Amino acid sequence: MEKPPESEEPSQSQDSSRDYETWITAQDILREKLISEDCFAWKLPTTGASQAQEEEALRYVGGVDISFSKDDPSKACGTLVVLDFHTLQLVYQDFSLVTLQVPYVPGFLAFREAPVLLQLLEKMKRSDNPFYPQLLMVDGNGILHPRGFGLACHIGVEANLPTIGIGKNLHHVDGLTHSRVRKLLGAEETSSKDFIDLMGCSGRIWGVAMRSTQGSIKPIFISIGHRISLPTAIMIVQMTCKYRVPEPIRQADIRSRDYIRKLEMNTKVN
DNA sequence: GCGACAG
DNA sequence: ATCTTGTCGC
Repeated sequence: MEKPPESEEPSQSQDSSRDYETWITAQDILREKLISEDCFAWKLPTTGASQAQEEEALRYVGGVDISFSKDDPSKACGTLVVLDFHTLQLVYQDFSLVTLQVPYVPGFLAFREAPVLLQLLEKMKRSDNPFYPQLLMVDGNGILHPRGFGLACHIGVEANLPTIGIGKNLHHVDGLTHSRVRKLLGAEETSSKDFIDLMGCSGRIWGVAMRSTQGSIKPIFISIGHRISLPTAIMIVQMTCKYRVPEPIRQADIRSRDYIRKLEMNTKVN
């Protein structure tokens, strides 16, 4: 007697699954270009005491983030900041207001957020800006992702930049759960290490969970994006952490929020 | 079968 | 992501 309500709109789920497969294919193709080792011309200023090298030192570290309007959730502000690696002072910032049509779907964050952020990078590069980042930190995961290709990888490959993924929450992949991480992290509590490998059920290392500040209970999740190794990524994150979240991400986050908040302030007056 | 799931 | 105040502590 009763008909399943699904029979009313069968095309809806069909279309959705087709979109996802298109996205999966795109991720699979881009992933072939992924480089998981150190591949850059610069070197860390603190590495060794070498002076008269031909190589340049790492100086400009970028950070990207997106904030959203509380009024209209589709209105977003993409933000790119660049900090001096040594002083952690801001040397560049730019914002881009957009209306996002693509929804947020776990595992496909890049298709929603990457376009705006890539555009900000492209604008900087086109104008030969001297502060163009040598390394980019991304608010979102790198290979810590269902198909090993999160937002940080996506941006890294498309912009051909070394990138590091910074997650503030754990994306459950390969059996990695909140309780499992808590267990691993707790085991290291007495140890001197402030981070632990995120080893999934398969044995693969997806990144690390790190308590970036002493006394912080909630860890951040670091995974490589592109053209960088995990040990190097960890080192750089540690060197840029004044607070829980590394400074380039934190500045992008703060300034992005600030920008959209002030904008809504003016829009109310008119 | 149900729930979990970066921002 | 966003909705939200105070509050405990260095």
